[in-house]
Order: sequence, then C-alpha cells, then structure tokens
Amino acid sequence: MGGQKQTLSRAVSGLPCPRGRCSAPFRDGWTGSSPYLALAREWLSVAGAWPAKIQNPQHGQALGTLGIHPYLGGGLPANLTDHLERYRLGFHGGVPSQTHLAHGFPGDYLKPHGQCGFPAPGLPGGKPDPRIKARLENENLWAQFDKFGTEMIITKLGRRMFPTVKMSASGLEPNTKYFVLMDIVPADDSRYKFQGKEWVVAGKAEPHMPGRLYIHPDSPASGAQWMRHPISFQKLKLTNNNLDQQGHIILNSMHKYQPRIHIVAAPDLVSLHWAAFNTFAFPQTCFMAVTAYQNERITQLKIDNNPFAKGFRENGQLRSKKRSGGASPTSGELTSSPEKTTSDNDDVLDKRARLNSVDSGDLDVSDLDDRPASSMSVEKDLSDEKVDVESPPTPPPPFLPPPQLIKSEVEEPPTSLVSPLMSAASLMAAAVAESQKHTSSPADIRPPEASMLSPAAPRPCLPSPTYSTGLPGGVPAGMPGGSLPYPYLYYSHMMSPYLLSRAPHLPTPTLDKTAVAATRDAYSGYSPYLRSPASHHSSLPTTPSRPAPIHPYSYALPPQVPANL
DNA sequence: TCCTCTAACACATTTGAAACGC
DNA sequence: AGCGTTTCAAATGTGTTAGAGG
Repeated sequence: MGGQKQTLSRAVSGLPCPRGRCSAPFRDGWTGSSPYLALAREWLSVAGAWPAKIQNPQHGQALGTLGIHPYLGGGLPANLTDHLERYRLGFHGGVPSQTHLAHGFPGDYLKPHGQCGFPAPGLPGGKPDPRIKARLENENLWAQFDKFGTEMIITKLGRRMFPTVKMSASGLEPNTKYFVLMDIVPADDSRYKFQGKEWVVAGKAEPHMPGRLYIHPDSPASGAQWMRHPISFQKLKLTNNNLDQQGHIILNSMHKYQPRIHIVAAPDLVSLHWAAFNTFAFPQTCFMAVTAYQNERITQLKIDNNPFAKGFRENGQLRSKKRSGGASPTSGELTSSPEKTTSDNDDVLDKRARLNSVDSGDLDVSDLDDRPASSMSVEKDLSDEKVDVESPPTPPPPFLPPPQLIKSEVEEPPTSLVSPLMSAASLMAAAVAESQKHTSSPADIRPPEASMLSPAAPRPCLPSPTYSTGLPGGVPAGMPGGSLPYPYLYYSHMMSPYLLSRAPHLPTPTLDKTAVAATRDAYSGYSPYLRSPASHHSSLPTTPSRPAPIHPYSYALPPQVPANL
C-alpha cells in the first residue's frame, strides 16, 4: 500500500499548476493504509487549506477552527465539477475512474494560496477575517420563539422559515466582493418527539441529508453593499424531500438544526472555493424541523407575527370560523397554561405587539431593493435559468449505503439499510469528541441558557459531524472508507442549481499521461470498485461540459461487488 | 391507538403585467 | 417614446384539518 501511496504522490506532484504560476510541489505526508484515505487527506489538505472560523457573533471572537472549507464543489466550473465528482466517487464505493484523470487532478485547481498564485481574497493568506462581525437583526423575535422551542415546518415542496434569518454584517472591506451563504446543520445527534408540552429525546438521529448551500441572491456584492442593509434569507426554503431538485435545504422531521451564515470574500464562484469562510452561528436560531406544529405556543407566535397567517389571527375570518366551531384553543387559552401566569400573558401580549412592529420588516424585501446587485433581478435570473435548475447534477449521497442495499430494502428486510444509517448517526458523537480536539467546545456555540430543550441538558451544535461511508458492518480491512468529515461529504450535494447555473467554464487542463498511468497503477488493486463514468454520466461525451443529473438514489455499485459487502 | 406525514382548503400577501396619465 | 403610478389577476405563502399509513 505504501508503494501505491508513493506512486500516487508522485503522480499528483507531477501535475502542473493549471495556471502555470505555481512551481511548488504538491503537498505530501499522507498517512493511513488506504489510497482512498490518502486521497481524502490529500484533497482535504488542499481544499481545506484555509480553515473557516466559527465566530460567536455576540462576542465577536473566534471559537474554533471549523477544519475545512465546508462547501467545496458546488458551483465549480463544470469540467472541474465533473472530475471532482468522479474523484469523490472514489471514496464511497469506487476509486476514481481512470477517465477522471482526463480532466486533470483536483489539486490542480485547489492548491493553496502562495503555491498557485491566485489572488487571495480577504486577508493575505486567505485566512478568516477576524474583523468581520455579524449580528442577528430580528433577535427579539427569534428569542420569543426560542423560548418555547422554535419549530419550522418542512414540506415536500419547500417551506420558508419564519422567523427568517435576518442579519447585519460589519467589518467588511467596502470594495471587496463577498458571498453570503447559509446552511443548516444538525444541532445534535438525537431524534425528538413532542411529549406533553416539551421536546424529549426519542432516539438517535437519522443521518442528515447532505447539506445544501443557500447563496444569498445578492451575492456577490461589495462589502459596502452588504453592510448597507440587513441581510435577509427569507427566500430560503426547507424541505423533507430527499429527492428535492429545487435546491431547497433538506432536513429531517423531528430533528434539531442550527442555521449558519458564511461570509466569504470572493469575487466569483470559482474563487469561493478557496476563500476563507467566516462562519457565524446564532444560538437562538436553533429550531426543530416538523411536518406539523407540535407546540401550540409556537403556532400562535407564527400566526401573530407572520403576515401570511393573518387570516388565523383573533380577528381573522378563519380563526373566527374556527372559534365558532370551538375546535381550537385561542391565544389566551394557549398562554394560560399552568406554567404561565397572568402577568406572563400580558408580557407575551406586549411583546407580541412590539414584535409586530419590530419585525414587521421580516418579510419585507425593501432592504434588498436598492442594492446595486438587485435582488429582484437576481431572482429573475434564477427563474430564467430554470433550464439548468431542472437538471442539476445530483450526485449520490455519499453517506448512504450502496444503492443495491437500498434496492434490497424494498424487496427484503431493511436491515442492510438501517444499519449503516444508524452507524452514521452514531458516528456523530465521535465527531463531537473529534471536533473538541481541534476546536473549542461546541458548548461555546450554544450557551446553555439558550437551550430549547427542557428538562434535558442543552445540546451543543456540531460544527463538523462525521458520517460513515455507509457500509454495513464497518469498513472491511483494506477497503476504502472509514469516516470522513461531513463537509467533505457535503461536496456532492452542494451543487445547487443556483451555483451550477452560474458556474463559468474553465478550459480543460491538459493531460499528463505519465501521471495518469501512475495513478491508474495506484488503483489497480481496487478494480472491483472501478466503474465506468458512463454508468453515472450517461450519454455524456468524453469531456462533458457538465455532469448529467444523477438521481440521489439511482446510482449503483458496479456489478462486481466484493463478497464481504 | 399513537405518531407522523400529506394534500386540500381558505385566506393574506406578493408579484408582475397591463392600463393609464403625464 | 419614456417614465411613473395604479389596478388587478395570478402566484405564492400561511396554518388548519381530515385522513392515510406505518
């Protein structure tokens, strides 16, 4: 194996910088016994060269290193996306196909600053900018919801968040272009149920559907533009549809999540992938994903504060009809629960009145109207680009079991499916321990007093959970896999329609035949995992301009599946 | 039986095209 | 012709509800 590693290393090192400005040798120093892991480490070492910082927006200090650029892959130039996608397949059931090398090695594009000569966004060296601060604008409203345990409806077609995440940024360079992005990560590794009047843990979490990135439609915009108005994520939608093709953020019902904001100094989508991520997590925006509201207080808060739900307010027609039927508790009844005093009720009502005014702009898009990069025009662009949206390359979920196992779930007992999924969830706990080695305590991210759970202890939000490769019974010796940091696994599902539709094309790099041969040798021992790209990129030419859409569950292992799987 | 999820529903808001006036 | 305002229908965003399904 060591020989393979060295061979591969030489192969990688031998590839030239595509821009012709980098003469530094490719970084070496892998460890491990599998070329898959070696490749993973290599890619991580390159792609994650500028660790993002998790910052506490309330105190402004960095809380720890996120570890890796969380969103590699989405929006990469089409040809790069294609070969990165194939490259990624190497870690989850197959080594990189030989043909992926026809597009060059991912490291060609992703070498660190200083080695490749790309202009470094943000601070020199591409490090997170400690001057950047973020503040939650509608903090009061969020606090109201957080008090009872915020719930967000998720639907098959996608549902907006309410309250929406609305933040203001400061410390940006006025003339530097920034992307503002949002993702939602699991807050812990538990599944919940609403019992009585509170959320209680109901078991291990199901594996989180691969994260998707929501890019604020005004991106990229100058720092001055971002700082001019609050940044609202009102258009973001949540879904529980694992097969969603609309780019909505996929969540599991009855699971707890933490939204995160990323401010990235990058002039375009290409640069975004090696730029520093300034990541902010507002603890009070933690929420429970549900398909139907569980806590009546949350329902009432939504009705009272969301303009679209006016019809359900006390003077609304729907509510009037409903009350005449006597089927539903009124707001007063809701707040007159045993643990609520009369003064509390008044307090709530007063706060509602205040919130109605404070947060009236929550759905207001006026804050976007006068930006140079018009939000409206961007939205128009998005709708105009539906051709691309309809056919996003949706790669297979890397943490899910091989598709043959999924198929067997339909025809046979689902043990083969459940096992890897549960193992994925269980690994998240290990991720906490792992993250604590390298970062500050996750508890720092979510203060105990902000916990939405009672009486359960507050649960930290995971900055970087880990998933297994989805192979039942663990990873066989000598086989690829183990667990990989989830941002790494995120890659394939990050390719939102938005990103892909806007990704510029780069010229296909020239092929280093020596490197191809060397790398092919390195993988020769894993022929059972080799797969033809045609099986995943059907009807694509040899050098496709963009990966064909792949149904998340439609991919299949090659016919030759090792017996021990 | 319980829990979770979905689709249909009525209402409110937003959007954008058309009409109109200057 | 160009621009701004108004009007209005369609689209979209809400919570509710009944019922399906495990």
